[in-house]
Amino acid sequence: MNDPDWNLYRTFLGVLESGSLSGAARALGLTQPTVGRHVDELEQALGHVLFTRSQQGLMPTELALSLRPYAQSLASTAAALRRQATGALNEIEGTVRISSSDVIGVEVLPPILAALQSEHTKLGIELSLSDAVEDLLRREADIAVRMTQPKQESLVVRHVGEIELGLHAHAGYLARHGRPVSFAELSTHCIIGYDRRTAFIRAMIGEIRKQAPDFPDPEQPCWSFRADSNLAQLAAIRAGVGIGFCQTRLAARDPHLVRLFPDFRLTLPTFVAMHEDLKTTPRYRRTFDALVTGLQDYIATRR
Amino acid sequence: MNDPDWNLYRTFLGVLESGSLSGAARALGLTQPTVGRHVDELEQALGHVLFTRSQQGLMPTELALSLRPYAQSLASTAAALRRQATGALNEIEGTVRISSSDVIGVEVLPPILAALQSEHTKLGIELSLSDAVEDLLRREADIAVRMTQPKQESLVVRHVGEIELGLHAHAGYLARHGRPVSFAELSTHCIIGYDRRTAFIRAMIGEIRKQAPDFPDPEQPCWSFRADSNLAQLAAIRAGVGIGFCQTRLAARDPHLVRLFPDFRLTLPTFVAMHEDLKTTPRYRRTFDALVTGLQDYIATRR
DNA sequence: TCCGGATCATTCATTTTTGAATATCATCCA
DNA sequence: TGGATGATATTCAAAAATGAATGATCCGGA
Repeated sequence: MNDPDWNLYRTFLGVLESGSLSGAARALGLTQPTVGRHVDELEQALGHVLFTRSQQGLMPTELALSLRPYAQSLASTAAALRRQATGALNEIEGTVRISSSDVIGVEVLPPILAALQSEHTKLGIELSLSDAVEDLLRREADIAVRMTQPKQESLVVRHVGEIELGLHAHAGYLARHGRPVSFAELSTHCIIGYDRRTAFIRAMIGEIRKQAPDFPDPEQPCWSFRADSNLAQLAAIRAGVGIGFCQTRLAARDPHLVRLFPDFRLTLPTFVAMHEDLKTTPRYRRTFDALVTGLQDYIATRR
Repeated sequence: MNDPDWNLYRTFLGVLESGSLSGAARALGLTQPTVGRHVDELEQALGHVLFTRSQQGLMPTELALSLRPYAQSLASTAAALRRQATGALNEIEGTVRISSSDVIGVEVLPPILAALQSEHTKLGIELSLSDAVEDLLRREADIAVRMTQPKQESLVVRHVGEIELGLHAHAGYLARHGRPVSFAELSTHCIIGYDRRTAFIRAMIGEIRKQAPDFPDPEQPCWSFRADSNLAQLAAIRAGVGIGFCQTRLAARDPHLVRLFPDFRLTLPTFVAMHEDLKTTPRYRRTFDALVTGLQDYIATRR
């Protein structure tokens, strides 16, 4: 039993992601008969049915679904290889892929990266917004900005400081609804919070209750605007939907945002991490350093 | 610029590993012209030279070497995918790849795995002897037996106990050289030890000096037989080369091995770990459980 | 009910990829 | 020095993969 053609894995992943032969063909720049043949061939090679065919698309079997993470890993590694192969090895050129949380990626990194790119015009940046800690090991990104300390041995990790979060609201919202002076009063306000309860969120809520025992319970109806994305929460605060947490440095940039209970704060430790392998290659090294100093500047900025 | 054919990566890796087009062709079941064309094609697609051709083989460029880990990751992921695809998903059949240290793999696991396989005749086992902690994330193995606690979030880890190491020698050796009764006396004996100094070894030597301050310094000439492989050390002890550390449970199996300084011991915490993704698939689950109970039995066995 | 739009399957000519054979060069050893 | 060996490069016919075209089927909306 020979190793099947590695391309079969690529088209397999395409079919899995698009849900149909024709869709995968469009996405991969092939034709539908070719994609169909690839699937047949892979099924033959593996000795199992991967999809149940129907005229409105293909239904992946349980086995096919279980193979998906492997195929994705192949795809991201192949992409990482190509990134590494772009540009000369010892120059600061080619592409670097960065993963960060959404707010940091949208609000904080662009100026840092813009400065870096204006210095190194041949440097390409890919920015992927995600919080998955495993990204770096799966080579889905070269460098990651994270709020939890990565613990893998093979990573270079740098702690850049603590990002401060505080309760904020738009001045217009406060004009309409009044400014709360006690945490208990918050129960008459609209609080912007999380949709799902992850371990991280639960820990954060615990921290809140420690500092502010009167803080309204997340079950109460005043937590009325919920979004998983911190970015959506930030937009909601800016739009005057209600009161929510956001980074104090970010809020300080917007003259209409008012900080409530200035002594009440949460802090997020912030790290920049990359694969150890990459530290000898100038473009990764330079980008890593730029992120570290850029984030340190961001954190250290006083109003 | 399109994604190059993923097969090119496979032949690229083959060329890197064999050092020549013809060698890679033999290894991959292709012909030399095909391999050569694949390399050309990949170079064209990446826009860089990967090998400097010569008539006695190919010299990889620095860039090619830097791409090697990516290509290896592709290969091991492809292999893991195929492993996952062998056998029916919900039966205990197909292949499971286990990584363990050499001594455990050679001396302890075989009976455990043999019992497992006699119960599940369609289950295939691959055993890879290696200590690299990252194996599981790179999918080079499905399950690992390790002496340090893996800390990755996405792993299922089980502590199975502490393996005890003690100083041992063959009865014949002691008959020839006498039996030492104090640690200081060891300096007139042949001590079997490590070749290189890793962080782990240094920690172990520190632990030794704590319990036995008189223990000869590794720099002294009495540490005369050195091997990186614990297996080679064990073989040396069994062959009567000198005095060395080995697992007390293993030594107890051989009536000719004598334990010296029975109160003097080192312990190695032992863990079984696997990817979280795999725990719902019966064959991995079953193998994991068999390893856990098998190792617990091994550790708990009294002479 | 019928038709447009989507799917997968099949066929066949075309393109691409492959391998066998061969040429050429370097190295090692008697 | 000459010959065996092992390497890459080149050539050309055979084999394999591909895509365009077509057919068949299902779904949903007018």
